[in-house]
Amino acid sequence: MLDMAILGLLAETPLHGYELRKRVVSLLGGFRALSYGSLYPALRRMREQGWITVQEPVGTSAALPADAPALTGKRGKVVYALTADGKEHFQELLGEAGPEAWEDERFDVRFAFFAQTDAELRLHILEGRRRRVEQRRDGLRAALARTRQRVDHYTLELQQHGLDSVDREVRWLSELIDSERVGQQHDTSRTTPTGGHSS
Amino acid sequence: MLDMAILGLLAETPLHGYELRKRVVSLLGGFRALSYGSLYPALRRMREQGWITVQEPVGTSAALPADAPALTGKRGKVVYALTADGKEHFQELLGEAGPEAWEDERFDVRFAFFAQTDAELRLHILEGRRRRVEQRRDGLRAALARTRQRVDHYTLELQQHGLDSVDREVRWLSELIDSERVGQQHDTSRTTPTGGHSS
DNA sequence: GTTAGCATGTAAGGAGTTACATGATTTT
DNA sequence: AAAATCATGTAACTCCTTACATGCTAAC
Repeated sequence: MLDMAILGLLAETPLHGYELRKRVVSLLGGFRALSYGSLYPALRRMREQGWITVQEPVGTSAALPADAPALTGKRGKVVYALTADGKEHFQELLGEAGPEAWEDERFDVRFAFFAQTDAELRLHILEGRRRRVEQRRDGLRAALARTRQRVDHYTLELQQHGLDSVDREVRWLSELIDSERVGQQHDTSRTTPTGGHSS
Repeated sequence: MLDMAILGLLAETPLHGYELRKRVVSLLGGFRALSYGSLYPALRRMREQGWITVQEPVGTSAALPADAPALTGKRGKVVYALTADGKEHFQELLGEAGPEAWEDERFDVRFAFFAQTDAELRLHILEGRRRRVEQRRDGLRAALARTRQRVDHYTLELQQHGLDSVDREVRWLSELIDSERVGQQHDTSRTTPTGGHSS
């Protein structure tokens, strides 16, 4: 999840950790908070894997050996950039078609990078996501039908609001799927429709 | 989170683990899945804390010492019930007024047991939750105003859908707050309005 | 009589958080 | 020159999941 967000953002432009964190949060609409305690270890791990590199830290003139962290002395901004391996790995992640792609935690991140995703795969993921949400909707409907009258006002209100939310999400996904299909009709190739859908 | 859900459900009626799990999931509308690997250790911990007890396991006739788990021999359903300490602890949890109460993970559970919550506290939590969601909405609006035109179709669509969702939640909360205030007008005492709000 | 679903649990590990520790830069 | 905010990182911990291991019970 976090890996994909980081790689995707660094694919646009190199960034330092602090800025990267703000962009990850903003990318997902502020729903997940993301602390430094999870960001920095992730960056370290990805550096060790060779997916990202550290560019010349601003504020230190000495050339750093790759794994000597600037523990003492003047620290500057540590700017991270994608390596060739990192780009490749990001493309691999974008190409994964497994059913995890439409689970709650992953879908938003995948969707955020849809512009770089194959058109056919986009449709596949949107349809999988819709099935997933429809399934939840049906479960919720059944639960409501079962418990209606037997539970208190607040439980009912909570379940009803939940049902309304998933209903809305299904409609949203259906609209997206329709507009994807229209996009594919007169364009059988797998490039992105860069056009500017107004409203 | 889990503790409150378990205590609240066991406060209604004793249950065995398997059934308890289904009810926790249903209570929250199936948004969180809850695995046995988190349920059973929680039950064990709560038993050690003295909040719950194990009722006569069906299928074993021998009287069990309190901490001898039926590791061998025939296992029956292990039915858990709230102790006096457990009831007290649940009441304590219900009475907590901290700002964690309106964070995402906790709010739903708290809300599910609103019928047992003090009316004043209900209002307090609903208002806190609304402030929290409004704050997110404003952040999202600002992000949208900032990035509009600069980001791709899909990112925009994701942020717009997120904004619509938080907008809906704010309206929902506002309606609940209004109806709570109406309920309090002609009832200054802090008991629950057991009446049947129709529609 | 075998499959499906009910039922209970443990061990290992994933994915994050909070709290801490430190220092640089910008604003007031 | 003090305060705010930018910036980087670690250690300990929380809360949950997956995978495993086991056995009972109803239905086909």
